[in-house]
Amino acid sequence: MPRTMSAPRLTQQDCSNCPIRHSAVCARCEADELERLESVKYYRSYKAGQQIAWAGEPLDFVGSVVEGVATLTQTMEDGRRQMVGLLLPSDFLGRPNRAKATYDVVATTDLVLCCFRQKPFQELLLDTPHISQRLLEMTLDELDAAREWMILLGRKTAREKIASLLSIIARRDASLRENPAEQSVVFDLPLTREAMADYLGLTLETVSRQISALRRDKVIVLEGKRHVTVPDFDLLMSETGDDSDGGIFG
Amino acid sequence: MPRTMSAPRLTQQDCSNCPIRHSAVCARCEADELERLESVKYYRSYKAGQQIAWAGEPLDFVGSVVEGVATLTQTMEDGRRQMVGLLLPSDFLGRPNRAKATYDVVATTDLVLCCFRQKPFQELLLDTPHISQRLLEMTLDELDAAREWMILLGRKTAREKIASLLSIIARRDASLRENPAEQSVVFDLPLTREAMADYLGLTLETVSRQISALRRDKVIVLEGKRHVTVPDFDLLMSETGDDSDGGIFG
DNA sequence: CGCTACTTTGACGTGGCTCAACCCCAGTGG
DNA sequence: CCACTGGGGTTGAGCCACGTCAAAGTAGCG
Repeated sequence: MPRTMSAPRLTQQDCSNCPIRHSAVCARCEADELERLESVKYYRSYKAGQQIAWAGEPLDFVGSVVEGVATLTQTMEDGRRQMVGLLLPSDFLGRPNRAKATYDVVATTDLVLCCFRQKPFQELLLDTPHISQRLLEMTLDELDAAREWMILLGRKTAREKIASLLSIIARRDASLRENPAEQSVVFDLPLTREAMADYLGLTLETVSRQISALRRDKVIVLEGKRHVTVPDFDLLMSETGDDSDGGIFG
Repeated sequence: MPRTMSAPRLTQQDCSNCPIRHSAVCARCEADELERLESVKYYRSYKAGQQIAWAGEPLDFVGSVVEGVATLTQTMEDGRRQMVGLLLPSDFLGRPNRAKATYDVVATTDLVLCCFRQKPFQELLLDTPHISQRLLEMTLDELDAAREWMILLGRKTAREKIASLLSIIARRDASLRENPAEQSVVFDLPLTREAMADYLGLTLETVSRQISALRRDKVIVLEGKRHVTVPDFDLLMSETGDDSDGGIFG
Protein backbone atom coordinates (compact mmCIF):
# COMPACT_ATOMS: atom_id res chain seq x y z
CA MET A 1 0.00 0.00 0.00
CA PRO A 2 1.58 3.28 -1.07
CA ARG A 3 2.27 5.61 1.80
CA THR A 4 0.39 8.63 0.63
CA MET A 5 -2.56 6.70 -0.69
CA SER A 6 -5.90 8.18 0.19
CA ALA A 7 -9.45 7.56 -0.86
CA PRO A 8 -10.84 9.44 -3.86
CA ARG A 9 -11.30 13.14 -3.29
CA LEU A 10 -14.68 14.32 -2.24
CA THR A 11 -16.51 16.77 -4.37
CA GLN A 12 -15.53 20.34 -3.56
CA GLN A 13 -17.76 21.32 -0.71
CA ASP A 14 -19.21 24.63 0.21
CA CYS A 15 -17.37 25.96 3.28
CA SER A 16 -20.52 27.54 4.62
CA ASN A 17 -22.09 24.11 5.10
CA CYS A 18 -18.98 22.62 6.66
CA PRO A 19 -19.53 20.95 10.04
CA ILE A 20 -16.39 22.52 11.50
CA ARG A 21 -17.00 25.93 9.96
CA HIS A 22 -17.18 27.74 13.28
CA SER A 23 -14.43 26.05 15.24
CA ALA A 24 -11.62 25.28 12.81
CA VAL A 25 -8.76 27.49 11.65
CA CYS A 26 -11.20 29.22 9.26
CA ALA A 27 -13.64 30.12 12.05
CA ARG A 28 -13.10 33.86 11.84
CA CYS A 29 -13.09 34.15 8.06
CA GLU A 30 -15.56 36.32 6.16
CA ALA A 31 -17.37 35.25 3.01
CA ASP A 32 -14.71 36.62 0.67
CA GLU A 33 -11.95 34.91 2.64
CA LEU A 34 -13.82 31.61 2.51
CA GLU A 35 -13.97 31.90 -1.25
CA ARG A 36 -10.22 32.11 -1.37
CA LEU A 37 -9.92 29.09 0.94
CA GLU A 38 -12.31 27.12 -1.25
CA SER A 39 -10.11 27.72 -4.24
CA VAL A 40 -7.05 26.10 -2.66
CA LYS A 41 -8.43 23.57 -0.21
CA TYR A 42 -8.88 19.90 -1.04
CA TYR A 43 -10.10 16.84 0.83
CA ARG A 44 -8.29 13.65 1.77
CA SER A 45 -9.94 10.56 3.23
CA TYR A 46 -8.36 7.75 5.18
CA LYS A 47 -9.58 4.40 6.42
CA ALA A 48 -9.47 3.44 10.09
CA GLY A 49 -5.96 2.25 10.90
CA GLN A 50 -4.33 3.96 7.95
CA GLN A 51 -1.12 5.91 8.62
CA ILE A 52 -1.13 9.50 7.39
CA ALA A 53 2.46 10.51 8.06
CA TRP A 54 5.70 9.07 9.38
CA ALA A 55 7.94 10.91 11.86
CA GLY A 56 10.84 12.46 10.00
CA GLU A 57 9.33 11.86 6.56
CA PRO A 58 8.07 14.59 4.23
CA LEU A 59 4.58 15.96 4.84
CA ASP A 60 3.77 18.71 2.39
CA PHE A 61 0.33 19.75 3.59
CA VAL A 62 -1.46 21.01 6.67
CA GLY A 63 -5.16 20.81 7.35
CA SER A 64 -8.16 20.38 9.61
CA VAL A 65 -9.87 17.22 10.77
CA VAL A 66 -13.41 17.37 9.36
CA GLU A 67 -14.63 13.95 10.52
CA GLY A 68 -13.01 11.17 12.53
CA VAL A 69 -10.08 10.88 14.90
CA ALA A 70 -6.32 10.88 14.35
CA THR A 71 -3.43 10.43 16.76
CA LEU A 72 0.11 11.80 16.97
CA THR A 73 2.60 9.39 18.53
CA GLN A 74 6.32 9.30 19.17
CA THR A 75 8.25 6.04 19.47
CA MET A 76 11.52 5.64 21.38
CA GLU A 77 14.34 3.54 19.96
CA ASP A 78 13.45 0.53 22.08
CA GLY A 79 9.78 0.67 21.12
CA ARG A 80 8.26 2.55 24.04
CA ARG A 81 5.47 4.68 22.62
CA GLN A 82 3.74 7.82 23.85
CA MET A 83 0.81 9.54 22.23
CA VAL A 84 1.33 13.31 22.17
CA GLY A 85 -1.74 14.48 20.29
CA LEU A 86 -5.33 13.39 19.80
CA LEU A 87 -6.93 15.17 16.85
CA LEU A 88 -10.71 15.42 16.83
CA PRO A 89 -12.94 17.28 14.35
CA SER A 90 -11.84 20.91 13.87
CA ASP A 91 -8.32 20.25 15.20
CA PHE A 92 -5.40 21.34 13.06
CA LEU A 93 -2.80 18.93 11.69
CA GLY A 94 0.76 19.82 10.73
CA ARG A 95 2.95 22.83 11.27
CA PRO A 96 3.08 25.75 8.84
CA ASN A 97 6.43 26.10 7.15
CA ARG A 98 7.68 22.68 8.26
CA ALA A 99 8.26 20.20 5.46
CA LYS A 100 8.60 17.07 7.59
CA ALA A 101 6.27 15.41 10.06
CA THR A 102 7.56 15.47 13.65
CA TYR A 103 5.38 12.56 14.79
CA ASP A 104 3.67 9.50 13.40
CA VAL A 105 0.12 10.41 12.43
CA VAL A 106 -2.49 7.63 12.27
CA ALA A 107 -6.21 7.66 11.54
CA THR A 108 -7.87 5.63 14.31
CA THR A 109 -11.29 5.90 12.70
CA ASP A 110 -12.32 6.67 9.15
CA LEU A 111 -11.12 10.21 8.66
CA VAL A 112 -11.68 13.22 6.41
CA LEU A 113 -9.16 16.06 6.26
CA CYS A 114 -9.58 19.49 4.70
CA CYS A 115 -6.08 20.15 3.39
CA PHE A 116 -3.88 22.95 2.12
CA ARG A 117 -0.49 22.58 0.51
CA GLN A 118 2.26 24.19 2.56
CA LYS A 119 3.09 27.00 0.17
CA PRO A 120 -0.41 28.38 -0.47
CA PHE A 121 -1.20 28.07 3.22
CA GLN A 122 1.90 30.04 4.12
CA GLU A 123 0.66 32.79 1.81
CA LEU A 124 -2.79 32.65 3.36
CA LEU A 125 -1.23 33.08 6.78
CA LEU A 126 0.71 36.11 5.65
CA ASP A 127 -2.17 38.02 4.14
CA THR A 128 -5.23 36.75 5.99
CA PRO A 129 -4.99 37.96 9.59
CA HIS A 130 -8.24 36.20 10.46
CA ILE A 131 -6.51 32.91 9.77
CA SER A 132 -3.23 33.61 11.54
CA GLN A 133 -5.05 35.03 14.57
CA ARG A 134 -7.23 31.96 14.78
CA LEU A 135 -4.26 29.63 14.34
CA LEU A 136 -2.43 31.38 17.19
CA GLU A 137 -5.48 31.03 19.40
CA MET A 138 -5.86 27.33 18.55
CA THR A 139 -2.16 26.70 19.18
CA LEU A 140 -2.38 28.38 22.58
CA ASP A 141 -5.41 26.20 23.38
CA GLU A 142 -3.46 23.12 22.36
CA LEU A 143 -0.59 24.20 24.60
CA ASP A 144 -3.01 24.49 27.52
CA ALA A 145 -4.34 21.02 26.70
CA ALA A 146 -0.80 19.65 26.51
CA ARG A 147 -0.12 21.06 29.96
CA GLU A 148 -3.25 19.42 31.39
CA TRP A 149 -2.03 16.23 29.80
CA MET A 150 1.35 16.67 31.52
CA ILE A 151 -0.38 16.78 34.91
CA LEU A 152 -2.20 13.59 34.00
CA LEU A 153 1.02 11.85 32.94
CA GLY A 154 3.13 13.08 35.82
CA ARG A 155 0.84 12.93 38.81
CA LYS A 156 -2.37 11.01 38.32
CA THR A 157 -3.02 7.39 39.30
CA ALA A 158 -4.04 4.82 36.70
CA ARG A 159 -7.67 5.05 37.75
CA GLU A 160 -7.64 8.86 37.57
CA LYS A 161 -6.00 8.70 34.16
CA ILE A 162 -8.75 6.47 32.75
CA ALA A 163 -11.50 8.62 34.28
CA SER A 164 -9.84 11.74 32.84
CA LEU A 165 -9.61 10.28 29.35
CA LEU A 166 -13.24 9.20 29.43
CA SER A 167 -14.33 12.65 30.54
CA ILE A 168 -12.25 14.32 27.83
CA ILE A 169 -13.78 12.16 25.11
CA ALA A 170 -17.27 12.63 26.53
CA ARG A 171 -16.80 16.39 26.65
CA ARG A 172 -15.46 16.70 23.11
CA ASP A 173 -18.14 14.35 21.87
CA ALA A 174 -20.90 16.35 23.53
CA SER A 175 -19.68 19.59 22.03
CA LEU A 176 -20.28 18.16 18.55
CA ARG A 177 -23.85 17.01 19.17
CA GLU A 178 -26.87 18.70 17.66
CA ASN A 179 -28.72 18.82 20.93
CA PRO A 180 -26.20 19.33 23.70
CA ALA A 181 -28.96 19.51 26.28
CA GLU A 182 -29.62 15.80 26.17
CA GLN A 183 -28.38 14.44 29.45
CA SER A 184 -27.42 10.85 28.76
CA VAL A 185 -23.64 10.78 28.38
CA VAL A 186 -23.09 8.00 25.87
CA PHE A 187 -20.26 7.59 23.39
CA ASP A 188 -18.03 5.15 21.58
CA LEU A 189 -14.35 4.98 22.40
CA PRO A 190 -12.43 5.89 19.25
CA LEU A 191 -9.30 4.17 20.59
CA THR A 192 -8.15 0.61 21.25
CA ARG A 193 -6.96 -0.30 24.75
CA GLU A 194 -3.42 -0.10 23.41
CA ALA A 195 -3.94 3.42 22.02
CA MET A 196 -5.49 4.47 25.33
CA ALA A 197 -2.39 3.11 27.08
CA ASP A 198 -0.18 5.14 24.74
CA TYR A 199 -2.23 8.21 25.54
CA LEU A 200 -2.07 7.70 29.30
CA GLY A 201 1.47 6.44 29.80
CA LEU A 202 0.25 3.02 30.98
CA THR A 203 0.33 -0.56 29.69
CA LEU A 204 -2.69 -1.97 27.92
CA GLU A 205 -3.17 -4.48 30.74
CA THR A 206 -3.46 -1.72 33.31
CA VAL A 207 -5.94 0.13 31.08
CA SER A 208 -8.06 -3.00 30.80
CA ARG A 209 -7.97 -3.65 34.54
CA GLN A 210 -8.93 -0.09 35.45
CA ILE A 211 -11.79 0.00 32.97
CA SER A 212 -13.04 -3.23 34.52
CA ALA A 213 -12.72 -1.67 37.96
CA LEU A 214 -14.71 1.44 36.94
CA ARG A 215 -17.37 -0.86 35.49
CA ARG A 216 -17.46 -2.96 38.70
CA ASP A 217 -17.87 0.27 40.69
CA LYS A 218 -20.73 1.38 38.38
CA VAL A 219 -18.96 4.57 37.33
CA ILE A 220 -19.44 3.47 33.71
CA VAL A 221 -21.57 0.91 31.88
CA LEU A 222 -20.06 -0.95 28.95
CA GLU A 223 -21.85 -2.58 26.02
CA GLY A 224 -19.29 -4.46 24.02
CA LYS A 225 -15.73 -3.19 24.34
CA ARG A 226 -16.20 0.31 23.04
CA HIS A 227 -19.68 1.62 23.79
CA VAL A 228 -19.71 3.59 27.05
CA THR A 229 -22.58 4.98 29.09
CA VAL A 230 -21.89 7.32 31.99
CA PRO A 231 -24.89 7.21 34.34
CA ASP A 232 -23.59 10.03 36.57
CA PHE A 233 -21.14 12.42 35.01
CA ASP A 234 -20.34 14.12 38.32
CA LEU A 235 -19.31 10.76 39.73
CA LEU A 236 -16.96 10.23 36.79
CA MET A 237 -15.54 13.71 37.29
CA SER A 238 -14.92 13.02 40.95
CA GLU A 239 -12.71 10.13 39.86
CA THR A 240 -10.48 12.29 37.65
CA GLY A 241 -8.60 14.00 40.47
CA ASP A 242 -9.34 17.40 38.91
CA ASP A 243 -10.87 20.32 40.74
CA SER A 244 -14.54 19.56 41.17
CA ASP A 245 -16.39 21.50 38.51
CA GLY A 246 -18.39 18.89 36.68
CA GLY A 247 -19.77 21.18 34.01
CA ILE A 248 -19.57 19.15 30.82
CA PHE A 249 -19.96 22.29 28.73
CA GLY A 250 -17.18 24.39 30.23
CA MET B 1 4.23 41.24 51.32
CA PRO B 2 1.87 42.56 48.64
CA ARG B 3 1.29 40.09 45.88
CA THR B 4 2.23 42.23 42.96
CA MET B 5 5.28 43.71 44.61
CA SER B 6 8.33 43.91 42.42
CA ALA B 7 11.71 45.52 42.67
CA PRO B 8 12.11 49.09 41.42
CA ARG B 9 11.87 49.48 37.67
CA LEU B 10 15.06 49.46 35.73
CA THR B 11 15.95 52.41 33.63
CA GLN B 12 14.32 52.21 30.22
CA GLN B 13 16.75 50.20 28.16
CA ASP B 14 17.57 50.34 24.52
CA CYS B 15 16.04 47.30 22.78
CA SER B 16 18.96 47.06 20.40
CA ASN B 17 21.31 46.21 23.27
CA CYS B 18 18.92 43.71 24.83
CA PRO B 19 20.41 40.25 25.47
CA ILE B 20 17.30 38.52 24.13
CA ARG B 21 16.88 40.87 21.19
CA HIS B 22 17.24 38.12 18.59
CA SER B 23 15.31 35.29 20.15
CA ALA B 24 12.35 36.80 21.99
CA VAL B 25 8.94 37.75 20.67
CA CYS B 26 10.47 40.92 19.22
CA ALA B 27 13.10 39.03 17.24
CA ARG B 28 11.73 39.92 13.80
CA CYS B 29 10.99 43.57 14.49
CA GLU B 30 12.54 46.40 12.48
CA ALA B 31 13.97 49.56 14.00
CA ASP B 32 10.71 51.50 13.77
CA GLU B 33 8.79 48.66 15.35
CA LEU B 34 11.29 48.48 18.21
CA GLU B 35 10.71 52.17 18.86
CA ARG B 36 7.03 51.47 19.33
CA LEU B 37 7.83 48.58 21.68
CA GLU B 38 10.15 50.75 23.71
CA SER B 39 7.40 53.26 24.26
CA VAL B 40 5.09 50.71 25.91
CA LYS B 41 7.40 48.14 27.47
CA TYR B 42 8.48 48.25 31.10
CA TYR B 43 10.66 46.08 33.32
CA ARG B 44 9.79 44.10 36.43
CA SER B 45 12.31 42.41 38.70
CA TYR B 46 11.74 39.60 41.16
CA LYS B 47 13.88 37.98 43.82
CA ALA B 48 14.60 34.25 43.82
CA GLY B 49 11.63 32.45 45.34
CA GLN B 50 9.18 35.26 44.74
CA GLN B 51 5.80 34.35 43.29
CA ILE B 52 4.81 36.29 40.18
CA ALA B 53 1.25 35.08 39.66
CA TRP B 54 -1.33 32.79 41.25
CA ALA B 55 -3.45 30.34 39.26
CA GLY B 56 -6.90 31.81 38.77
CA GLU B 57 -5.90 35.28 39.94
CA PRO B 58 -5.68 38.36 37.72
CA LEU B 59 -2.53 38.84 35.65
CA ASP B 60 -2.79 41.94 33.52
CA PHE B 61 0.49 41.77 31.64
CA VAL B 62 2.48 39.52 29.34
CA GLY B 63 6.20 39.64 28.75
CA SER B 64 9.55 38.07 28.05
CA VAL B 65 12.08 36.64 30.47
CA VAL B 66 15.21 38.79 30.09
CA GLU B 67 17.33 37.22 32.83
CA GLY B 68 16.73 34.36 35.25
CA VAL B 69 14.39 31.39 35.43
CA ALA B 70 10.69 31.09 36.21
CA THR B 71 8.42 28.07 36.51
CA LEU B 72 4.76 27.38 35.78
CA THR B 73 3.16 24.83 38.10
CA GLN B 74 -0.27 23.38 38.66
CA THR B 75 -1.36 21.99 42.02
CA MET B 76 -4.09 19.38 42.47
CA GLU B 77 -6.58 19.66 45.32
CA ASP B 78 -4.71 17.20 47.50
CA GLY B 79 -1.38 18.95 46.97
CA ARG B 80 0.19 16.90 44.21
CA ARG B 81 2.15 19.32 42.05
CA GLN B 82 3.33 19.18 38.44
CA MET B 83 5.49 21.74 36.72
CA VAL B 84 4.16 22.49 33.22
CA GLY B 85 6.53 25.21 32.07
CA LEU B 86 10.13 26.23 32.61
CA LEU B 87 10.76 29.77 31.38
CA LEU B 88 14.34 30.66 30.51
CA PRO B 89 15.63 33.91 28.99
CA SER B 90 13.70 34.92 25.83
CA ASP B 91 10.70 32.72 26.73
CA PHE B 92 7.29 34.35 26.74
CA LEU B 93 5.08 34.58 29.81
CA GLY B 94 1.31 34.91 29.81
CA ARG B 95 -1.37 34.57 27.20
CA PRO B 96 -2.55 37.46 25.05
CA ASN B 97 -6.14 38.41 25.74
CA ARG B 98 -6.40 36.36 28.93
CA ALA B 99 -6.90 38.35 32.09
CA LYS B 100 -6.17 35.58 34.58
CA ALA B 101 -3.14 33.39 35.13
CA THR B 102 -3.77 29.70 34.40
CA TYR B 103 -0.84 28.47 36.52
CA ASP B 104 1.22 29.52 39.48
CA VAL B 105 4.28 31.41 38.25
CA VAL B 106 7.36 31.55 40.47
CA ALA B 107 10.81 33.05 39.99
CA THR B 108 13.32 30.35 40.95
CA THR B 109 16.27 32.68 40.52
CA ASP B 110 16.47 36.46 40.50
CA LEU B 111 14.46 37.43 37.46
CA VAL B 112 13.96 40.33 35.08
CA LEU B 113 10.88 40.53 32.85
CA CYS B 114 10.26 42.84 29.90
CA CYS B 115 6.52 43.45 30.20
CA PHE B 116 3.58 44.79 28.24
CA ARG B 117 0.13 45.49 29.59
CA GLN B 118 -2.50 43.30 28.01
CA LYS B 119 -4.33 46.00 26.09
CA PRO B 120 -1.40 47.66 24.34
CA PHE B 121 0.08 44.25 23.56
CA GLN B 122 -3.18 43.15 21.98
CA GLU B 123 -3.00 46.21 19.75
CA LEU B 124 0.62 45.46 18.89
CA LEU B 125 -0.39 41.94 17.88
CA LEU B 126 -3.12 43.23 15.61
CA ASP B 127 -1.03 45.72 13.67
CA THR B 128 2.51 44.36 13.90
CA PRO B 129 2.63 41.13 11.88
CA HIS B 130 6.30 40.66 12.77
CA ILE B 131 5.24 40.23 16.37
CA SER B 132 2.24 37.97 15.82
CA GLN B 133 4.21 35.79 13.38
CA ARG B 134 7.01 35.40 15.88
CA LEU B 135 4.60 34.68 18.71
CA LEU B 136 2.96 31.93 16.64
CA GLU B 137 6.35 30.43 15.89
CA MET B 138 7.37 30.52 19.56
CA THR B 139 4.08 28.98 20.64
CA LEU B 140 4.51 26.15 18.13
CA ASP B 141 8.02 25.58 19.48
CA GLU B 142 6.65 25.47 23.01
CA LEU B 143 4.05 22.94 21.91
CA ASP B 144 6.81 20.74 20.49
CA ALA B 145 8.71 21.07 23.76
CA ALA B 146 5.58 20.19 25.72
CA ARG B 147 5.20 17.05 23.63
CA GLU B 148 8.80 16.02 24.29
CA TRP B 149 8.06 16.60 27.94
CA MET B 150 5.00 14.31 27.66
CA ILE B 151 7.24 11.49 26.41
CA LEU B 152 9.52 12.06 29.36
CA LEU B 153 6.63 12.00 31.84
CA GLY B 154 4.83 9.07 30.28
CA ARG B 155 7.56 6.67 29.29
CA LYS B 156 10.99 7.43 30.71
CA THR B 157 12.57 5.86 33.79
CA ALA B 158 13.66 8.01 36.74
CA ARG B 159 17.30 7.83 35.62
CA GLU B 160 16.39 8.83 32.05
CA LYS B 161 14.27 11.70 33.34
CA ILE B 162 17.15 13.15 35.34
CA ALA B 163 19.59 12.78 32.46
CA SER B 164 17.07 14.43 30.13
CA LEU B 165 16.56 17.40 32.44
CA LEU B 166 20.30 17.90 32.82
CA SER B 167 20.79 17.81 29.06
CA ILE B 168 17.94 20.28 28.51
CA ILE B 169 19.40 22.75 30.99
CA ALA B 170 22.90 22.28 29.59
CA ARG B 171 21.65 22.86 26.07
CA ARG B 172 19.70 26.00 26.90
CA ASP B 173 22.57 27.27 28.99
CA ALA B 174 25.07 26.71 26.20
CA SER B 175 22.91 28.58 23.68
CA LEU B 176 23.21 31.71 25.84
CA ARG B 177 26.98 31.67 26.17
CA GLU B 178 29.26 34.12 24.43
CA ASN B 179 31.57 31.47 23.15
CA PRO B 180 29.51 28.40 22.39
CA ALA B 181 32.54 26.56 21.09
CA GLU B 182 34.02 26.03 24.54
CA GLN B 183 33.67 22.36 25.24
CA SER B 184 33.42 22.01 28.98
CA VAL B 185 29.76 21.51 29.81
CA VAL B 186 29.39 23.21 33.17
CA PHE B 187 26.33 24.85 34.66
CA ASP B 188 24.40 25.57 37.83
CA LEU B 189 21.05 23.94 38.43
CA PRO B 190 18.45 26.71 38.67
CA LEU B 191 16.07 24.37 40.50
CA THR B 192 15.86 22.72 43.92
CA ARG B 193 15.51 18.94 44.12
CA GLU B 194 11.84 19.47 44.86
CA ALA B 195 11.34 21.66 41.78
CA MET B 196 13.17 19.07 39.69
CA ALA B 197 10.80 16.44 41.07
CA ASP B 198 7.82 18.60 40.10
CA TYR B 199 9.27 18.95 36.63
CA LEU B 200 9.88 15.23 36.19
CA GLY B 201 6.83 13.71 37.88
CA LEU B 202 8.95 12.11 40.61
CA THR B 203 9.44 12.56 44.36
CA LEU B 204 12.34 14.63 45.62
CA GLU B 205 13.85 11.52 47.24
CA THR B 206 13.96 9.70 43.92
CA VAL B 207 15.55 12.76 42.29
CA SER B 208 18.21 12.85 44.98
CA ARG B 209 18.93 9.14 44.67
CA GLN B 210 19.21 9.23 40.89
CA ILE B 211 21.51 12.25 40.95
CA SER B 212 23.69 10.37 43.43
CA ALA B 213 23.65 7.34 41.12
CA LEU B 214 24.70 9.42 38.09
CA ARG B 215 27.49 10.88 40.18
CA ARG B 216 28.61 7.42 41.36
CA ASP B 217 28.63 6.29 37.71
CA LYS B 218 30.74 9.34 36.74
CA VAL B 219 28.16 10.66 34.28
CA ILE B 220 28.24 13.96 36.15
CA VAL B 221 30.52 15.63 38.68
CA LEU B 222 28.98 17.70 41.46
CA GLU B 223 30.54 20.54 43.42
CA GLY B 224 28.13 21.49 46.15
CA LYS B 225 24.51 20.65 45.48
CA ARG B 226 23.96 22.74 42.41
CA HIS B 227 27.13 23.08 40.35
CA VAL B 228 27.30 20.39 37.67
CA THR B 229 30.11 19.37 35.33
CA VAL B 230 29.45 16.95 32.51
CA PRO B 231 32.75 15.35 31.50
CA ASP B 232 31.28 13.53 28.47
CA PHE B 233 28.15 14.99 27.01
CA ASP B 234 27.59 12.03 24.69
CA LEU B 235 27.57 9.75 27.71
CA LEU B 236 24.93 11.92 29.36
CA MET B 237 22.89 11.89 26.14
CA SER B 238 23.09 8.10 25.99
CA GLU B 239 21.39 8.03 29.39
CA THR B 240 18.40 10.10 28.27
CA GLY B 241 16.70 7.38 26.25
CA ASP B 242 16.40 9.76 23.28
CA ASP B 243 17.54 8.97 19.77
CA SER B 244 21.29 9.20 19.76
CA ASP B 245 22.20 12.54 18.28
CA GLY B 246 24.37 14.18 20.87
CA GLY B 247 24.74 17.53 19.13
CA ILE B 248 24.44 20.07 21.92
CA PHE B 249 23.72 22.81 19.43
CA GLY B 250 20.84 21.17 17.55
C1' DC C 1 25.20 29.49 67.45
C1' DG C 2 20.96 27.76 66.57
C1' DC C 3 17.45 28.43 63.23
C1' DT C 4 15.50 26.86 58.80
C1' DA C 5 15.60 25.25 54.19
C1' DC C 6 17.53 21.95 51.51
C1' DT C 7 19.51 17.45 50.74
C1' DT C 8 20.89 12.67 51.42
C1' DT C 9 20.24 8.02 52.75
C1' DG C 10 17.95 3.90 54.63
C1' DA C 11 14.04 0.63 55.35
C1' DC C 12 9.94 -0.80 53.76
C1' DG C 13 5.48 -0.92 51.10
C1' DT C 14 2.86 -0.93 46.83
C1' DG C 15 0.94 0.46 42.24
C1' DG C 16 1.63 -0.62 37.97
C1' DC C 17 4.64 -3.56 34.83
C1' DT C 18 5.87 -8.19 32.96
C1' DC C 19 4.82 -12.55 31.49
C1' DA C 20 1.47 -15.74 30.37
C1' DA C 21 -2.92 -17.93 29.59
C1' DC C 22 -7.27 -17.55 27.80
C1' DC C 23 -11.65 -15.39 25.73
C1' DC C 24 -14.29 -13.26 22.03
C1' DC C 25 -15.46 -12.35 17.49
C1' DA C 26 -15.07 -11.25 12.66
C1' DG C 27 -13.19 -12.72 8.56
C1' DT C 28 -11.74 -16.18 5.27
C1' DG C 29 -11.29 -20.19 2.85
C1' DG C 30 -12.06 -25.14 2.33
C1' DC D 1 -21.11 -24.88 7.46
C1' DC D 2 -17.24 -25.25 10.19
C1' DA D 3 -12.22 -24.84 11.16
C1' DC D 4 -8.75 -21.72 11.39
C1' DT D 5 -6.60 -17.39 12.15
C1' DG D 6 -5.52 -12.96 13.94
C1' DG D 7 -6.56 -8.76 16.27
C1' DG D 8 -8.38 -7.07 20.23
C1' DG D 9 -9.49 -7.71 25.09
C1' DT D 10 -9.48 -9.74 29.93
C1' DT D 11 -7.50 -11.73 33.92
C1' DG D 12 -4.05 -13.78 37.11
C1' DA D 13 0.59 -14.35 39.52
C1' DG D 14 4.71 -12.40 40.72
C1' DC D 15 8.12 -8.75 40.73
C1' DC D 16 10.41 -4.36 40.95
C1' DA D 17 10.93 0.71 40.39
C1' DC D 18 9.53 4.19 42.68
C1' DG D 19 6.81 6.16 46.55
C1' DT D 20 6.41 6.70 51.67
C1' DC D 21 8.07 7.39 56.09
C1' DA D 22 11.79 8.41 58.98
C1' DA D 23 16.28 10.07 60.48
C1' DA D 24 20.21 12.53 60.05
C1' DG D 25 23.62 15.56 57.51
C1' DT D 26 24.84 20.32 55.52
C1' DA D 27 24.97 25.09 54.51
C1' DG D 28 23.44 29.77 54.75
C1' DC D 29 21.98 33.41 57.79
C1' DG D 30 20.09 36.36 61.52
